[in-house]
Amino acid sequence: MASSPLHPSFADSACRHLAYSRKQKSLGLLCSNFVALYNRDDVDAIGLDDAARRLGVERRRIYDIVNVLESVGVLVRKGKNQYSWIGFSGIPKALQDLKDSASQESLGQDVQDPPTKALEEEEDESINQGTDFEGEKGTSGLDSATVNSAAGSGAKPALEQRREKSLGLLTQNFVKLFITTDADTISLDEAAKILLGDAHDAVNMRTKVRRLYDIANVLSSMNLIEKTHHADTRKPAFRWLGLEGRQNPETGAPVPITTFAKQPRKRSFGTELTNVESKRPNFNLLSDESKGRAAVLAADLVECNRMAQQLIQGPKGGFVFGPFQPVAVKREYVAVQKGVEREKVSDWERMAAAFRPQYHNQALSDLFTHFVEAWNSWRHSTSFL
DNA sequence: ATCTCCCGCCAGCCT
DNA sequence: AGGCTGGCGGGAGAT
Repeated sequence: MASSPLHPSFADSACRHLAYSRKQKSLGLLCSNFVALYNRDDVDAIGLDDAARRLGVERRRIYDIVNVLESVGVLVRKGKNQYSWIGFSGIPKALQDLKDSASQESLGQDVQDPPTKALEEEEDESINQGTDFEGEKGTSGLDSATVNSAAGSGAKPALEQRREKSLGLLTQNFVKLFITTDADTISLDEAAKILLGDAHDAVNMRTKVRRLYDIANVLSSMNLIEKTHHADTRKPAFRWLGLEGRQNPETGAPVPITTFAKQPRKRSFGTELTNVESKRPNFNLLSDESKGRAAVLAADLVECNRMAQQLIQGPKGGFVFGPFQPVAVKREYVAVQKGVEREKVSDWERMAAAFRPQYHNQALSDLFTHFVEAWNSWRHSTSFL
């Protein structure tokens, strides 16, 4: 590998990942790989065990992902250990439902205290459907169960208190913050304060912010939000991108997330490969042989993950579709890109001809070979557009 | 030093 | 009883 003309980022990542890197284990990257794995025509049911095994992570992490994705309508829980894939097409309805419920909550804000039990049941159901829950009113039409969750919740039953703090509900209220206010950017501190209502003591704030980081990372990987800074304070904050997604950074062409369709029945690149080493390695405890294996595997995974991420988000954050781009996007995007892309094709071809990473894992080698074949097939098909 | 957020313990629910 | 679910916060990597 050392003598081959490596892509700079690959050489860089391979060198850096002789040690543990938490970036390769982020929820956002895991979410990207999760989407790459299941956003296909032939996917309907998703088993949590299957997802955990194929992505090489513990079940616990899959729960985090699916709870957030369910809140924005991308999938829906069918039963124990089982989810149904809805896809990106489920997002618009989920967002509309959130908007509707927020405005309803605002309208009824001063009327009366709702019957808690009934609301709870309704909320449970809505959580299971990923959208459209109703609740007591709070700031900005937020569900006050979450807003008040840190207040101790008085004599509420344990189960209810637990649900009030769920990642799913927090996700929905976080999203509502964006879609019901005019704020251009919201920092996680601000969000936590709002969502905590009057109960933002230091400990609750810290916990809530931690969860918001988890949520923000997943939503960022879906391009529903993007990380940015407050214009004046330069403090880290998030901006809502929503259904418009981002504009392509080079052409300015909008690439709405709503145009995502399920992937064709092809094996997706960037799947079955996240985070094979599930633990922070304690290198003091590893044998030399294990250290070598871990380093080799990490380097392979780094590159695969990077490319998988690019398939979804693109190197600069904009969408850059490869051979698996959704059909709906294909025509408009390729048409806009055509002129620019033509100029770059020869560069890509040169790079493709020269770039042959030597994966030590046979499955990854197979995957790369598949990717190259798919790329060639895609190039061939787009030459007729 | 502060921000970020992975990780896995373990309580509580479900089957 | 055993498995599933997911809240929670310690603590370590990143900046």
